[in-house]
Amino acid sequence: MNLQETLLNHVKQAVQSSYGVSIDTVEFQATRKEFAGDITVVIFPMLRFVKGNPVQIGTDIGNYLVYNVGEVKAFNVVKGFLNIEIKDAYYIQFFNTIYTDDQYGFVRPKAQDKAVMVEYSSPNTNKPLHLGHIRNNLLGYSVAEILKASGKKVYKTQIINDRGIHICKSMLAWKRFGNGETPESTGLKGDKLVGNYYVKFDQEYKKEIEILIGQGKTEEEAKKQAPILLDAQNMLQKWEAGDKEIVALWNMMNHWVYDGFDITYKNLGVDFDVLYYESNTYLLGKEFVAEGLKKGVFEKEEDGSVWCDLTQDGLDKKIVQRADGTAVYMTQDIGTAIQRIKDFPDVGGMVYTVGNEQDYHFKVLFLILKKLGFDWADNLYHLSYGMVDLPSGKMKSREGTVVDADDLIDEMAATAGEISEELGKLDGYSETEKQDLYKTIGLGALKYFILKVDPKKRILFDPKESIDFQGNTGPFIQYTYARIQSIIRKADFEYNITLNADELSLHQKEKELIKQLELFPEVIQNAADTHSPALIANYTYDLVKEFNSFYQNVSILGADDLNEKIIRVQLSKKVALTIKSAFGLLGINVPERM
RNA sequence: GGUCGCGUAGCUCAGCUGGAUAGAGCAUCUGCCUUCUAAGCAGACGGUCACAGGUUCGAAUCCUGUCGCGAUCACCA
Repeated sequence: MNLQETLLNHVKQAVQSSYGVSIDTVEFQATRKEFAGDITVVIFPMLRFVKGNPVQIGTDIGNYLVYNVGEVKAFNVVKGFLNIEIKDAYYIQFFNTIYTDDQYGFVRPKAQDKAVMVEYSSPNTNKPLHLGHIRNNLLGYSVAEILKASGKKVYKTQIINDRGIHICKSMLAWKRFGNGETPESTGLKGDKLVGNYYVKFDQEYKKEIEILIGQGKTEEEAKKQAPILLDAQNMLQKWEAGDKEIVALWNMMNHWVYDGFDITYKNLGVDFDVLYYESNTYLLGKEFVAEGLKKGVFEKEEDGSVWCDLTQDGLDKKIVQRADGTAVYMTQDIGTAIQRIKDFPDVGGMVYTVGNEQDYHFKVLFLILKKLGFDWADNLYHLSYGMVDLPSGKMKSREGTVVDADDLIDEMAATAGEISEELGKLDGYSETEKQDLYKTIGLGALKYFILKVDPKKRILFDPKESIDFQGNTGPFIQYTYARIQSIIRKADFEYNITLNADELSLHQKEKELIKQLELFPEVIQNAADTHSPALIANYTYDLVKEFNSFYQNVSILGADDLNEKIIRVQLSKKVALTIKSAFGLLGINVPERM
């Protein structure tokens, strides 16, 4: 039983014995720093059941606790708040139990529990990844890791949108203007090369529209009749018909893109357990459209198109199959979801990391899957996140106003390098070690910058204002970790000794640190429940602020008393391990020096 | 227009399952490196929690309305 549960029981007993009333909940909160005490009981909610003066009630409960609970040292009552002071012995004993647990805060998955599949990234294969994809990847990866830490079995996956008109546009432009260019011949990353032709297509398309408008067409007509667009549509039809030449080109160019993506994923430090390709799954949904028709979930219009009527649920009618029998986005998402459960029968739920522009789509998708009768449809979650916008507005690949993922990662590392060079603390590091470190710090700054923000809020990114390396940032936290490593390297005495609670008393800063460490497990659970890496980021920042205050205000290796030295080194080490664990959940590495 | 989300210090964000005087960082200003890494610490300055009602002993937090910003309402994905 943890301390709060013990207190809860005794507060209930206190109220029972003093007032003869039974209450079922007690509101606890951490005592504010300006008051003496560690844990506070809020008396006000009890006034509904217990008649009397809150100060008197608080005093009665406080007296009862001091007398009956060994951990309680003293109390004071301010207005309706009962502030309870806990004995150092409790915190020392608690710290002893977590000190040697290097999985502290993490819960191991239970064999009988269902797994969760987390989908993220899922790019189109016609252009390179940009800052928006970075947010998606970081969120998805982090939520997957957090779910694992909270005790779930997790599969990471993505659906690769490898077919459709978008890739045909790049293919057509490459065929027409590419002169046989390849990643090898140009030295370009494959995704960059293909992306260039996507832009090229758009430029040509716009030129043709201008010409048609000059010939007297309306803009709308011109957009539909531009020859290059008709050619792209024709190419898509040939692809769907299995035209050998087109399919070969499609294969070649997609693989250029995959090779490019792999490099970006590796640099970002994200990974996947299983991949799904739209070209493999887009037909699967149709089977279930037929099944839905049989069950009466869907209905067929006269023209042959199939719809799901969701007006009873407060939504619209939604198309699930075109009149010509081809699949739409919704169709393939139905098929993909079902395929995943077939492939991984232990999966009981899924998380879709997709931008909030698709909120409606997922609402509909989940509802349709439920109507089709899948029990796991109740465990689907759309991890909806806000867009990353520039001061000029939305990022547009075709207009070249995107912050390229690879470029940004490189720039962050370069900035980290400049700062490190200036500070000059890396004597003895080889050039490779330095480059690795710069990458760790640069990525740390970038990842923390994005993940510390509540996922559902949109992020405004100004390329002209560089991401900070001071204050509430990744490097600040990494720096604290590196400092602790330095202390541990210098601690040339045996400190892995379990101290008895009566062998020392705690400095206020030490107690605050233990209290902060105590929160870690519930922060993980909370972050998992709410799918929010931001909670982990903010917790880590609070822990680190607390540690830096401790570090700057007390001497660790210079403590007078040996027991003091031991507990301080142990605390430092535990804080470092917790930073490492927490940052691991965010996909951020920590350095030994910086 | 309907639906959904957001609005907290000059800027970027916490706090939102209702609790004490609304917290951090950046920026501006003061101090602190002969002592464990100053990417740090200690402090100052900075608020109509968009606005108006309501519920409550108590509202940044819950409810309603208004305003502002964004997204979405395709036989696109």
